[in-house]
Amino acid sequence: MLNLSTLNPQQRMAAETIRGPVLILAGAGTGKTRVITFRIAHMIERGVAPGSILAVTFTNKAAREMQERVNKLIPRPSKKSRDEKPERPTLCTFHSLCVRILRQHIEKLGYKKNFVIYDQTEQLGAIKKILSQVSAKGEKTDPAAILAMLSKYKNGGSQAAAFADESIKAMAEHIRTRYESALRACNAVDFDDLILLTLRLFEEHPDALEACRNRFRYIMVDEYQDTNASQFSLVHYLTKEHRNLCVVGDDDQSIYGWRGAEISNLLDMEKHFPEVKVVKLEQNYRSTNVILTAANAVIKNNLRRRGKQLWSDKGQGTKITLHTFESDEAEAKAIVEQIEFKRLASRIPWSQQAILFRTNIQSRALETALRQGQVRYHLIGGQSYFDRREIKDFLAYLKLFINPNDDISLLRIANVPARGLSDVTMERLLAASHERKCSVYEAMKNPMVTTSFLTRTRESIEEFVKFVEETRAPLSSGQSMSLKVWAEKFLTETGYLEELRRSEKTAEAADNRVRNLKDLTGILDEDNHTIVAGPDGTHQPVLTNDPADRLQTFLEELTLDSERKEEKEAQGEAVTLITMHSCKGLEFPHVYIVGLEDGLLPHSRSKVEGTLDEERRLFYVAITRAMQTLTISYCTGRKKYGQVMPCHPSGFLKELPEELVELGDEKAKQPVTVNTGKNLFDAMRSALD
DNA sequence: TCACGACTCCTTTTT
DNA sequence: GGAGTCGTGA
Repeated sequence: MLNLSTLNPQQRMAAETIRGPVLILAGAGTGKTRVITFRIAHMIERGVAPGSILAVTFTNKAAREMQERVNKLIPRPSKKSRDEKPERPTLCTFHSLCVRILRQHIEKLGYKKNFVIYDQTEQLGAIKKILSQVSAKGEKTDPAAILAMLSKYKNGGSQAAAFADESIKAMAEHIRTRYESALRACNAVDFDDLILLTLRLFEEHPDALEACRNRFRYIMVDEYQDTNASQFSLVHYLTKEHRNLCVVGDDDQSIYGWRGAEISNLLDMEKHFPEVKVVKLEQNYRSTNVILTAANAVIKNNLRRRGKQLWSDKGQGTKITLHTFESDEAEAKAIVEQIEFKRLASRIPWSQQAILFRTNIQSRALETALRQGQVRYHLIGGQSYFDRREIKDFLAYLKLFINPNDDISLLRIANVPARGLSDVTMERLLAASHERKCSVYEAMKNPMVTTSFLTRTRESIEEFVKFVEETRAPLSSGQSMSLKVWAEKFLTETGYLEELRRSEKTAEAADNRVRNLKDLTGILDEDNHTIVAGPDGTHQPVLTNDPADRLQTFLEELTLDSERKEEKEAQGEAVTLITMHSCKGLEFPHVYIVGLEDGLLPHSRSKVEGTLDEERRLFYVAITRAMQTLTISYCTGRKKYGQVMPCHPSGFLKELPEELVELGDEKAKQPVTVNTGKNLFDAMRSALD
């Protein structure tokens, strides 16, 4: 029996309001997840069919956490009745929800069922390819800028393309159709397409929409301030009729505007749902009042917001410590010393300490210092594992075997290892594929195309085609097989492993790369752990023996949930290194925020783009991660492009109430009087002005 | 056709 | 400081 009396009155109100639109304004650390999970459990207890509940989150991590917590609250369905559909609520991300829907219906939209999902690297690859054909030789356009622009167009945000460079804008528009048809030709979709195609499906095939509406009769959306225009439409399609929509969010924690998130989706909730019931959660269960007061003081400087005051009964707590260093290396070294001091003197383990920074590059100095100090750490996000060359290559091979018409994957590995298919050859094949409006692979198979090549090259092409055919044959044989054995076989036979070893300077580096690959092949045959039901109501949708199916599911999960593997390693005693963006939703007893410098924390680009308030929210998010102590620091010099550049303290520091801050350097050196500290603080403030 | 070395440009945040 | 590109020599 669910005990709702463990919730505070506001939380309880939020959990008990089941029907109609609800807006839960949940400040940082106010027990949001608890409310959502209790609400789901409460609905089920009140007789709502579990299968008709859908909760959408932004990250897979959040979805998993919620899944676990819901599972603890509701009784597991008995295993004995196999025929009976073991219905469970659906908890997943927007993107995985759409993949599930599309997996069933995408053929209606003219795609083949074995579609692949392109991640950012592959999108960039596609854009680079088009750019090289379209633009003149000397001309250089930043593919990343184009991609950002295309994504904005696609998601139709309110200020799509505002502030953008004119030439980029023009180029993006120019390339747009070509990019779309390129993906289409590869039978590939990108992240944005997953949402957009689902929308198109709903528009063009009302029966599919009807089926989803009937299935998901109670919908919750977490981190609603992060939804973009297309996600908003998706939600509205599903809830327009029954209006059982509960959104949870915090306007003060909206930090994804650059990705098209519309904070107005949350701010203007009443406009779309006039009858909405609003519940505010303001009691914080995480931090001391020093931390909360500081956070409140900072965020107060933002204008367009729903007001909110966090408070807690955790007492005042210790003051925030502020340090100044002359370089980023000195900063890193000092932070490591403090971490070790806390561990040895106060028995605070590494796992209770986290270092937060604005940009991923900042992690480098920190990592170096941590390694030197022999402190175990765990770096979250960034571009680590899945951006490694060997991993990308391997995934490209897998994608190609599933779908040989995937040009991007094919071009990536055609000559890796070298097999006589040079760039020139591939360029010509690419051109031929354009002429014939077919994929590169089809062009390679076409004798009309290949006869125009030199005999040697032609043989290389034919050999490659043969290799692809033979390797992918067992996938569609319908017989069960070990994907691990299969993958390791082709990696060895193509000479890929050998090539990988040879291309590294040291044996260690080579072993590392090979080990990375083995890690990945090692989980190819692992059962898929998804416990979430598919849109059709089937439980555990993809536990088949068909190797092609298993491979596709494997790839989908990796593309949509790249953190998953890393998370498994995350456990254990280690300091957390994380960006301010990815720390949202997490908490740590002891937090260090580094690099509070002008140009880094309000990032220099935010001035151009006019997004200072979003930078402030980012700072707010970072502060509110801390439970007990908060240490912040800035440097007067920082290495950029290999040389030290001068830098100045962030303007946000002035927004911290001075009575909550003490200067760290002083404390360490000599017994301070209130006055010396005060003087130093004054000096710092005048330096800021 | 391929491997290696010089040279350039850059660096926000991510499902 | 380093990843990716370009040009050269074998």
